[in-house]
Amino acid sequence: MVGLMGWGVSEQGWRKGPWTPEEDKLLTEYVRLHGEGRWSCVARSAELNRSGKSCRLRWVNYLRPGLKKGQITPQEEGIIIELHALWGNKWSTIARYLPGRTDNEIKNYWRTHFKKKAKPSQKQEKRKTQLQLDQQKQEKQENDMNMNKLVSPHIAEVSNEKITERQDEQEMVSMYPTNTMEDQWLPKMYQNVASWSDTITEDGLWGGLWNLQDDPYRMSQTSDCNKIHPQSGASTAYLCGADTLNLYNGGYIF
DNA sequence: AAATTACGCAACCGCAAATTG
DNA sequence: GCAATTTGCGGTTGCGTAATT
Repeated sequence: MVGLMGWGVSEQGWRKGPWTPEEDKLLTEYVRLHGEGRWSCVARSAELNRSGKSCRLRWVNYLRPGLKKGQITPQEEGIIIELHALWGNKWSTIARYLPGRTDNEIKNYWRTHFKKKAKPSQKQEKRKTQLQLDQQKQEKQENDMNMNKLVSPHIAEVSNEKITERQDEQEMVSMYPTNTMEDQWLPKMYQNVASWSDTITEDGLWGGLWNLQDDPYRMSQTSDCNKIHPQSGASTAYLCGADTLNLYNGGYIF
């Protein structure tokens, strides 16, 4: 995507900037053999000359199996809207409900699509308004067809009308509970699905469904250096098995 | 066709929490 | 119990590309 111009090397001597295919290969191979976690160890051992932080980020956001590469679907958008309304900028928490999507991706999506932008010129505004009207028409149709059956009326309302007029994010965040209540305050859409609440546990979110023990990559971890880090195990849940994918259709359980 | 603007995304930074020795 | 280290998260930035003027 980008050359190395303007990036270079950190003070600690770690390489910075865009990853090369060779580096990706090295990291992928290392994780395949030793599993995730212990990123500082990865950085030292894999001859990558990248900081552990950088390795983790690259793996989580780009190389990890099971990541969805395509556009955010209307269904996923609905989930993002609803969950953001509940939890604010808790991107990693929101990402747990969108299999294959990363917090970074969701964060970027929100920023580019929903966050209040600086006031454009009148000319631009006029043009944008027209575009938005067309888009909203189309989205409304799609939403009516695809979502209203599954999602609470609340979501449809938000996605069609409220987003562009949304107040400052901080304001919105303060309207909703965060942290302590986040796992209990599940979106209405989840409540609409029979027995969803039964699958949600206090610390595991969907309990067995998200059980990392089922993850083939984590299962394959053997090296001492790469023993599972309790922290990452608890907070970074994702799916990559075919079985789990069967349960989803754009982020919804059927 | 060239210049400008807007958008999308990858990657970095700083901080806080968790873990380790 | 404490300091050092590691990890994860949220915010921000830099850059390529598409769209518009």
